[in-house]
Amino acid sequence: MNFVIDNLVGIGILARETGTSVQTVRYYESRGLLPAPPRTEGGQRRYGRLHRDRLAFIRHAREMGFALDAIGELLRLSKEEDASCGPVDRIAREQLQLVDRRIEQLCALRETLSRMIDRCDGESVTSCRILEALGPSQNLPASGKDGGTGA
Amino acid sequence: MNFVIDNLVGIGILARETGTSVQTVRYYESRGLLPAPPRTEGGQRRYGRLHRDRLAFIRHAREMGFALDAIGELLRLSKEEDASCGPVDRIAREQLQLVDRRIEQLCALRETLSRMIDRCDGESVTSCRILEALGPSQNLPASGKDGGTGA
DNA sequence: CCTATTCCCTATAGTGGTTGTAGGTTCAAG
DNA sequence: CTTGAACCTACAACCACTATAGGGAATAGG
Repeated sequence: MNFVIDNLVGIGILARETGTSVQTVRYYESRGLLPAPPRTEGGQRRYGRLHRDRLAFIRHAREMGFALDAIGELLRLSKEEDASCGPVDRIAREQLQLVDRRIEQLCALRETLSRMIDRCDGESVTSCRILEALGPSQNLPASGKDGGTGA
Repeated sequence: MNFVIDNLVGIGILARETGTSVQTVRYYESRGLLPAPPRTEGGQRRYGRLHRDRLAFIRHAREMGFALDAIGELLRLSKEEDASCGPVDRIAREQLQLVDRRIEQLCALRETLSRMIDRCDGESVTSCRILEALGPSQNLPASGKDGGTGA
């Protein structure tokens, strides 16, 4: 009864509206990112506009690749009324650097992978350039002495 | 005694030689990627050249971003003597596609993030463009019918 | 009021690829 | 024989979820 005056919704609707799964909403709550909402007498969560806004913020930030801890920090900072947004800026720039590094790594990797594939003629595994490229033969010393007793 | 005739090494040396951690070597064994090596009488693992080669293969493949399951598949395929390397090629191409998709996503993300940051003037959180961009205000439906009772 | 359906609850385990820990045993050098 | 490093197993933690089991709550229709 108490909550009908506000247009409160259940967790399923909230989740659908924000492109989240129900479990994830509860997970955010357990992580302290979303405040615990009021409950019905039966114990079910009821959410209002503020919760929706906050969850939407979290989802947007996740789409930007921010870690949950960073998002928590952003939310905290956004509530300090007179604070400068310097720290916010710093977190965002760190995230950008992270993304830049990952892109660079992936691009290098893509190059290597693509070259590997180009050289493969599709014949047999014994002559496969892909397996060859992955194999350890590149930087072995001399392999003359092999005691075959092994295994 | 049995293993001294071969130039077998302990797990620590193997790990160091291949740029792996000791735990990770054991983890690969538990995942079935590395065969269980012979042991000393005291129960310690002793590795030979074949193990080193195989582990080096795994590490190279991991550097290429292949998942452990895919690596297992590659290893399996590489042992089928007369097989064509078509499946190997397929796995590598799938990996390339995966990498391409990730690069694309990250680049798009980078754009958004970078634009966000550029617009931030470093003043106060109340006017911060970053927080604004992450906020939910962008795609609210019509806000005319909003029970404004909300806390 | 009863029932059926849908939603929701908690608690727990699993994902991928490691890393870290605790509490003990074995090895190699001196 | 003693020391210290390396090694052993088994288990928990990381991140951000996802999935499952075994129930209870809300709601629409009869």
